[in-house]
Order: sequence, then structure tokens, then C-alpha cells
Amino acid sequence: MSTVEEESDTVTVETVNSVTLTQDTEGNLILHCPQNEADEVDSEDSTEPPHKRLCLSSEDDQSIDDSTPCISVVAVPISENEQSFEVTMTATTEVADDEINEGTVTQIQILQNEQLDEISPLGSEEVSAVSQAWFTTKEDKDSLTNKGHKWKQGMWSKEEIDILMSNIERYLKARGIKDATEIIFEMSKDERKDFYRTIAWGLNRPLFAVYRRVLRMYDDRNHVGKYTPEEIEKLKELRIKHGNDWATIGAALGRSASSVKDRCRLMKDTCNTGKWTEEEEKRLAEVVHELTSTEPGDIVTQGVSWAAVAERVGTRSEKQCRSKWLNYLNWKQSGGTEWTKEDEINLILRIAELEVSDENEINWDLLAEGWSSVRSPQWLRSKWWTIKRQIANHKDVSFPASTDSPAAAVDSETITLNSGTLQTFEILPSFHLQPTGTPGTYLLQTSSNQGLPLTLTTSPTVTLTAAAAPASPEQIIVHALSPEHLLNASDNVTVQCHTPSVIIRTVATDDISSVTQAELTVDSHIQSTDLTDPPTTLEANTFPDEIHQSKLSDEEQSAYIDDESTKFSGRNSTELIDGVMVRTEEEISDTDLKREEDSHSNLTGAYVTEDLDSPTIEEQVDQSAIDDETVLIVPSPHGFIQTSDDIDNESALPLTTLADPILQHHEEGSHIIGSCLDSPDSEDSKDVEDLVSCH
DNA sequence: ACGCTGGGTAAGGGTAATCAAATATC
DNA sequence: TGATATTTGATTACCCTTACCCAGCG
Repeated sequence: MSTVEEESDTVTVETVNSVTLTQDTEGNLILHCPQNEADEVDSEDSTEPPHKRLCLSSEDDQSIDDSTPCISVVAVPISENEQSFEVTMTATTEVADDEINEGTVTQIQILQNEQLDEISPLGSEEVSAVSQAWFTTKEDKDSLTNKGHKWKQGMWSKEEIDILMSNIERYLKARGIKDATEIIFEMSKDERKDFYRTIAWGLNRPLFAVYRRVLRMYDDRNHVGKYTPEEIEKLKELRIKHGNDWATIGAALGRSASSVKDRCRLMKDTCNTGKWTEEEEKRLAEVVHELTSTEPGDIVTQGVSWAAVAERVGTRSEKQCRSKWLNYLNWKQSGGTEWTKEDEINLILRIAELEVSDENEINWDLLAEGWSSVRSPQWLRSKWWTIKRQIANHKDVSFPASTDSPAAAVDSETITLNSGTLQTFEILPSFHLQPTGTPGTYLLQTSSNQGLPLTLTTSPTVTLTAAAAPASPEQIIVHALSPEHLLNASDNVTVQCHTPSVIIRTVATDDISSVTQAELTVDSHIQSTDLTDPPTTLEANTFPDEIHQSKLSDEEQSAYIDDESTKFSGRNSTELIDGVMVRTEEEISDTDLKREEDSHSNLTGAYVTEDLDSPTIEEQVDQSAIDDETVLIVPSPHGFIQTSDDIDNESALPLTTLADPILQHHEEGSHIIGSCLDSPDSEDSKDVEDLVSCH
């Protein structure tokens, strides 16, 4: 506990650890802490620089939570021998000032590095050490590496940029500076002392990486866009005049040095453009193999000096050579096969199986290994990106969902299918399943600021989320359709999911008391599906009773089960109907075809086909009832299909916690929400492939 | 003189977005 | 068969790391 006294330009805060906080005339808060006392809480090897973090907490000691202002500062010894260290708390001035001005009692804790883990998302000793190191030399890097430090490389994630921007913002605020460019481009090194170090906090990147990024971000000569023919001409002249003095050339062109440097790399007097001739390709292959000491037919994706290759090829730039080789020629020469839809699905599944928390963790080399239709790891990565880009909100969706939330949280991957074609794939944040009181019935809830986990774009789209929460006894797959998709069912939509059995039914508005709710109904006592046996059959008689049927379309419904396959089948083929149709599809493998033959044999085939005499969606859902909801009901693999009673809307409904965010995000109105429960104990269930068609 | 700090530069491997040509589909 | 949509190849603006350099300072 500490008391605060306020002075004209200096604030001193005494703490239990006798830490002294002062504010200088520039508004910086400076912490003074006797070394011996710091040692009490810092048992670190004294050879390690003291990286401490201050935590301000209110008197009621809410400990460390979101409501508690936490601050990050670097504690740097004033000198090796002095018994104190000094900290500049630029990032937290506002919080500190508030506390101080209000005269509240503030507690300052000095946490050891280990403790930082508890309060900082990225906080760890490694993070501190890395983000405060410039890495000037190879030795610096090796030294940190040898100490077990690791740091992030590659493209900056949105989260990292957010942290950086936030750090900069707080730095500016603390010093009353309006524009960061003042610091970056106008201040002297001395004036901006500690700027980069301060804003690097919380980032697991070396200081020079932060420095680079900040320079790029705030350099208005960067991001200027495409070079005009005039600029190119001028660039050529300047290049002759100034050689590799990129800074000078850039200044003359109003471009950043790196921009003009990069542009010059693309301009080679002898460069051809357009289609490669056979002769060029031949030469490229020869040069690559020669320079890498490999043989024709070998797969070469790394360790190639493209500048050297381009030099020898003569008619192409290094970029052109690299692109041609990695995206075509090497694959062609080594007997690669064509990329198919199955490959695409396979890619999605393989990535899902990796269960990596960050896309950057994906080892594309490993993933591409032995995959004949993959042209190169780099190519595969871009393929993945292409798939992702097809999702409208892919930029807003973080890669993985964390799985360590309570049982009700389900991590999901989403696959969007459009008109029978696999369109997109993404992994979404957690969903929350809430028991409704009706056994086997859950509510699906998305996190507060998360949009509907469904990609409902201009064309009929079904999004399917495949749950992968190991802790959840019943995994869930959800997909949805906008009402338009049902009403304008001129397109076929097929959803494939990894569950042993799927049954879809629709529920009219009247059946649902709240239009803002989405209901997932799961019945666990229906017929059990033996996933260990190849084609498993879902019995037709397990299908919903009159109530269900009244909500189902006239069309046949079927569920397809394939426990052998770990892949999604490629395409679909569904004819359209009015309403909702559940139907088995099969298209790729012989096995599938065989099952198709058995589709009407409920007990032996992989399919369950049912003819339901029910109104069509069009009949049930009129425009005035746009908020109607359609529920897809999917039985647990080990369970049974729910009876009509179970699915009774009245029993299932009063569920108000769900869906508002979903529906609000999608004004189209009603959606079909379906769930597939995956068996908790069966790995096989993951290998099950279901095809459900909705029309 | 030397090591450290805090930058700074050039080179080049790489990514992601866009454009255009080729091909498929309606 | 022609229009349109989709796929694929090529291009390019921009990003990031590596390796090296340098001035100022204690």
C-alpha cells in the first residue's frame, strides 16, 4: 500500500517496497527503487538486466484482472554499481495521473519476470529480453538463441500491430505529442531516447524489427502505390545518375528508399515479360540445378540464390525466376500432378489437424512433403491464402480458436460451401454452447463482438463449422443459410460435415418464440452409429415424427456416413427443391459410389434416405416471416435422433441468450442452424464424412 | 583504444494483391 | 457459338531478415 502526495511538478509515491515514483518536468514518471529492495522481489540472476513490470492496482486489490490498470515499463539500472534503477513509465502516465489526482491509494507491485506471465498476454521473460534487444550483430542473436529465447518472425499479425499502435499512442499521450512522425523523423536520437524500446513492449520481436516497422508505417513516401510510366522513366535516369544511392533516388522521386530499391530490382534491361519460352524454361531449370547441385527431377524449393540464377538466365529478373520455378517449373519437372478439389479439402483438413495456434506456425515444407500436386511449400501457402480470401470476413477472423475455455466453448473451423463448390475455409473464435434445460438441446452463442460465424454473401452459401474441442463431450457443427437462400433456392447448396449422421429439419417462425434465437437440438438417444465399421447407416425410422415432417421438405433426406474417410468429398450434386433437403452425396470415391447403391438400405448402407411429406420452405416461410428460423437437427453419432417431443419448440425455446448477435449481423433474417454432434470418444467420428444438402 | 548503444544501409528472400490471359461454363 | 465466369500465370508493391556499417559515448 502506498500513499500519494502531489506536488507542483513532482509526484512521489511510496510503496511497500519503498519504490519512489517521481514525475519530472516533462511529465515523465520516473521510478526509483533501491537495488537491495528490488532484490527482495527479484531473485533473478543479477547478470540479467532487471526487466520489471509495475502493476498499479486499486485499494480493494482486485489483483490482476482486466479492470486493473497494468503498466509495462522497463527497469534499467542507472549504472552497474549503483544501488538503484530507474524506470520511465511513459505508457502509463494517464492511469497514474488519474490515480494520483484522485488521491486514491495506489499499490505498486514490482513483479518479477516470471510474474509477468500472469498479467501479460505476451508477457514472458523471453519477450522482454527479445523486444529490448537490438540484435546488432550475429553474436547478439546467437547469444539470445543460446539462452533459449525465441521470437516471432515474418509478417506482423493484426494483434501485434494493435499492440504496437497502442504502445505508440500511449507514448504520445504521455508526452503530449500529437504526431508520432515528430518523434520518428524530426527528433534527434537523444530526444527520442527510449522511444523504440518503450513501444516494443509486449512484442516478441527484436527491437530493430520494431524500428523497421515503425519507420515504414509512418513514412508517407511509402505506400504510394503503383509506379507510373513517367516515374519508371525518371527512375531509370536517376539510377544511372546516382547508382545505388536509394535514399537520394527516393527523395527525388518522392518514394521511400526501399521502394525505389525494390522497383529497380524488377527492372532489368534484358528482362522479358509475359509467357516464358521453352528455351527460357530450359535455361532456368539448368541454372537452378547447377547452382544447387541437384539433378533434374529433384525438388528444389530452398537454398537458391535467385539473383545468381537470374544473372545466368539472362532474360528474367530474380523475382520472375523464383516465381516461375516455385509455382510451375519445378513441379512440372518433378512429375507433379494436378491440384484437385480433393487436394483443397485435404489441405484444409491437414491444417486443421495441425491444431496450430497461429498460421505462422504451420510448417509448409512439412505439409507439402510428398504431396505430388503441391507445386512448392510457397505455392501451397498461397493456395491456402487463396482459399481463405474467399471468405468475406477473413481478415476479421483470427486463425484459431483457443480451446482452453470451459466445456461450453467449442473451437471451430468453418467451411463455406457455395453451390456445391468448396469455397472457403476459416477457423473461427470460440462458440459457446449452453444447455437449454432440454436434454441434448443447446444454444449456440458467439462471442460478443464476433459476427455470425457464417459467411452469408451474395450467393447461396452454407457455412459449416466443424468443432474440434477435445474437452467437449459433444462437438458441434453449425451451418446456416439466410432465408433468401431458401426462398430463392435456385442454387444448390451442399454442406459436407464430419459427422456420422445428419438430419435437417426446419422450424417455422410460429414454432420459435424468439426470432433472435438459434437453437441447436441434439438428441442422444437415437440410434447409435458404429463408427468403427465402415459405412454406417442411419435408420430412416429415426427421422422426426409428424412435427418434424411438417417442417421438412418433401424432398428426400439422407445422411451419409463415412468413417473411413478423413477427407471431405469434393463436390456435390444436389438438385434443388423447395425447402430443406438432406441428402447424401457421393461423388468421388468408388466407395462412395458403392454406398450410393446402398443408400436405400437403411441398415447397411451409408446413407439414409427419407421421403418426407412436409411443406416446402416457401410455403412455410413467407416474406413477412423473414425472421423465421430453420433448425437443422443432427443426432449424436452415439445417440439417436430426437423425437418430436424433444424437438418441440416450446420446450426448446425460451432461449434468449443466443443468437441476437448472429441475427443482427445478418439482416436477411432467418437462418438454418444445424448442429452435428461428434462423439467425444471416437477418433473415428472425425473421419466420418457427411453430406447434407439444403435447398 | 575499446566496447556498447542506437541507430542506419544494401541486398535479397519472401508475401499478398492485382492484372491479364487462358480456360471452363452457361 | 458467344458471353460470362472462373482459374491460372505473371507481375509488382510492399514486407522482413540478414549482414554489415557507423558515430557517439563512457
